[in-house]
Amino acid sequence: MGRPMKFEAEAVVDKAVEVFWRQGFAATTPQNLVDELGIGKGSLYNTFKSKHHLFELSLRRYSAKRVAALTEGLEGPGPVLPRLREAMRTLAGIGDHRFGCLIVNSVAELGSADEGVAAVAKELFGQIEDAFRSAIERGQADGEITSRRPAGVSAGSLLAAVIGSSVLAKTGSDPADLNRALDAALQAV
Amino acid sequence: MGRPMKFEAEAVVDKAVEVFWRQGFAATTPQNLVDELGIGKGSLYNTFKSKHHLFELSLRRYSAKRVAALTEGLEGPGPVLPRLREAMRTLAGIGDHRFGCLIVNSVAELGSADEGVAAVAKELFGQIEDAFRSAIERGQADGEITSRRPAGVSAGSLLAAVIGSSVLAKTGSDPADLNRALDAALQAV
DNA sequence: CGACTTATTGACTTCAGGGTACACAAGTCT
DNA sequence: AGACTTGTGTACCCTGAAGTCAATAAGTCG
Repeated sequence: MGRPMKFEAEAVVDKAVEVFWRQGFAATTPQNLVDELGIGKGSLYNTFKSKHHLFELSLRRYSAKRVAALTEGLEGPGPVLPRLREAMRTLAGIGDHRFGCLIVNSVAELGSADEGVAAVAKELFGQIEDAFRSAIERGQADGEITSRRPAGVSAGSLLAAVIGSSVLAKTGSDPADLNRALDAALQAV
Repeated sequence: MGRPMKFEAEAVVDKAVEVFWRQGFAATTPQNLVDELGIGKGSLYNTFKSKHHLFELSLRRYSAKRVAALTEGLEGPGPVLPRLREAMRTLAGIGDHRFGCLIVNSVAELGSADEGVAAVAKELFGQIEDAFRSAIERGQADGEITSRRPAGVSAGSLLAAVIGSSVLAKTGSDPADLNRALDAALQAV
């Protein structure tokens, strides 16, 4: 009982993801959040405890969505290399908004000081790597991908390439160059 | 004429590099700088105009040092692949302090909002890529490296791998894994 | 309906970040 | 030496970030 909430917490977190993604953690003020989430400051702190806690929720939600989209994009029948290629481009966010990857940004901004952020980042990166690895293994089983290199090593290499490209995308690198770099990493698999 | 400065600006910027590297831009307060640089606030602002300006100076100084070390490490006679390998490990900062690369951190923290930071980052990345490319070209001329792939593409791919590894190093990834990922990128050249 | 519980609002508080001002120190020039 | 120029140190200022709180709204239960 008690008064019901006027908003859906999940939807608000989704909006918070946008804000943090665009501005980073430190540069986002409570007032920014109030304005963009459309809820009052009291509700904000009542529901989410602190700016930092909302930030962690945002990171987790972002991660969950990305992983879901990734695994969905990788599974399915047929050749796996085109799927990998497409997934990498999506993850690197090459054509997009130029905000890079929220997790990469966050780990770079706070990673060495904020244990929670580092943990979320490590988890997401691990999940991406796992998804890459199992896709590569399927490709190897089908004979589409050679087995000269262990799938785990290739997966780590692809992960690094994606993260690097995501950072480069923020500096305004030519998307065509980035795509070539990703393809180069993929060809080596 | 007038009173001479008590400190060397360059040495102070060197210390500022350390601080920003450790803490990032937003998390570094003027008081932090006063404490760690060993100069008063008046001198700080008199000499460096603003925190942001000192930050840019720090980025440029960091970049210059890194590029100098990189080109020095890559040139010289003999096989180029071991040099590239070593240079990549150094750039990624794998064993080190876990602060990653200052420029990567900065572009991730401020890149989409701060034009100056993005410019320094683009410049540094371009210089690293150039150094990689000319090293690869030398290797190709000597027959040490195949020419099946253009040197420019390989260089871009190595750059992305280095940046990605630098980010992963901040999350506490196993250095051995990162080295394997870098080697994988290098083998593809 | 009335008691009770929980959410919302937005004014208010606090405190630190980023910077300025000004008195003083340490030089140079003639 | 004295005027002048430029650094130094520090007390101070102001804005805005982060968060709290009391009054009020909106429900549920009996």
